[in-house]
Amino acid sequence: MEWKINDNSPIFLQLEEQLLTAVVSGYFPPGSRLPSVRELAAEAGVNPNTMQRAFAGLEGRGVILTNRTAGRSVTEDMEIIRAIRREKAREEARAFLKRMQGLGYSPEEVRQVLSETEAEEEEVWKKDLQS
Amino acid sequence: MEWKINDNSPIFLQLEEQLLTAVVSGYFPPGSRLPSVRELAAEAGVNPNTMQRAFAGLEGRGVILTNRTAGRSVTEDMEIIRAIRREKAREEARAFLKRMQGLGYSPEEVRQVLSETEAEEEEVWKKDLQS
DNA sequence: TCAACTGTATTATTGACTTAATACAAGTAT
DNA sequence: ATACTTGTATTAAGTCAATAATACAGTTGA
Repeated sequence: MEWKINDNSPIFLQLEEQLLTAVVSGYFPPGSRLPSVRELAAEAGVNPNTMQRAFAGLEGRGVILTNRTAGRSVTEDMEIIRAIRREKAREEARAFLKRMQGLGYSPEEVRQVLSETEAEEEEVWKKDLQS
Repeated sequence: MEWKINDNSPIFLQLEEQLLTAVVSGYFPPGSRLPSVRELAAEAGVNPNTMQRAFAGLEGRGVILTNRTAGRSVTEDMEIIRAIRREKAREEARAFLKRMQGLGYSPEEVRQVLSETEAEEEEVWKKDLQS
């Protein structure tokens, strides 16, 4: 997968975020086996310890199952995945609205800015969805 | 003003962000004098050096004028302020759409989640706008 | 069976952010 | 005029993320 890392926040948090997104978006299908820590670390260009820490942060959510010495896999429970997808979407929406509110935007203005921006990105979006 | 600081990103970046928002939203009116670095630092509960660094990052944008030994003030040029407000809103919108796209949401689904979330936060929003 | 790979753990080192404690030159206010 | 406040700079110390280099026990595959 493609990793995007900037230095405005701890790398392990960004990895955690992107791993969860990868599962929830179906990039890593339910039940599938995940690449090893070392492999993912090499792919992302980070130290294995850092990737390891990202997984440690992902524990307890139930999305990913760890088999001590036989790698990791994505849960087959679609219910869990769907729930987290919805939860993350809500978080994003709430954070976005809060920021726009902080800038002094009314709900109507938000809708307008959003549809303008959406129009700009439209081609890319459509292409990504069908792939 | 109210400061909200978490440890997921460098404090000076968060201060920078919030200062810009405060100006752009009109909390610090155009032409008004800003509190001193020391005062703002105390208010935010951070070291003066950290607040100083936040201002350093804000230089060159033209929003804030520094008068070497007589404090800082907000520009009176509303055009600059409006431009930055728009720019920041666009950035937020673009980032939001990208994240939602990453979760596998279609533009229609995004609109739906957004209006649901908006409904939840509505009372708070209205109250804040009129104050 | 045995080499290769898995997750996991440990130790040391580097670098960035943050705090703390000052210091100084220049403008402000009483 | 003089004390106070301003932005700015410097030095030292502490914290923590990240890298690097290993190591080990258990599973997988040829």
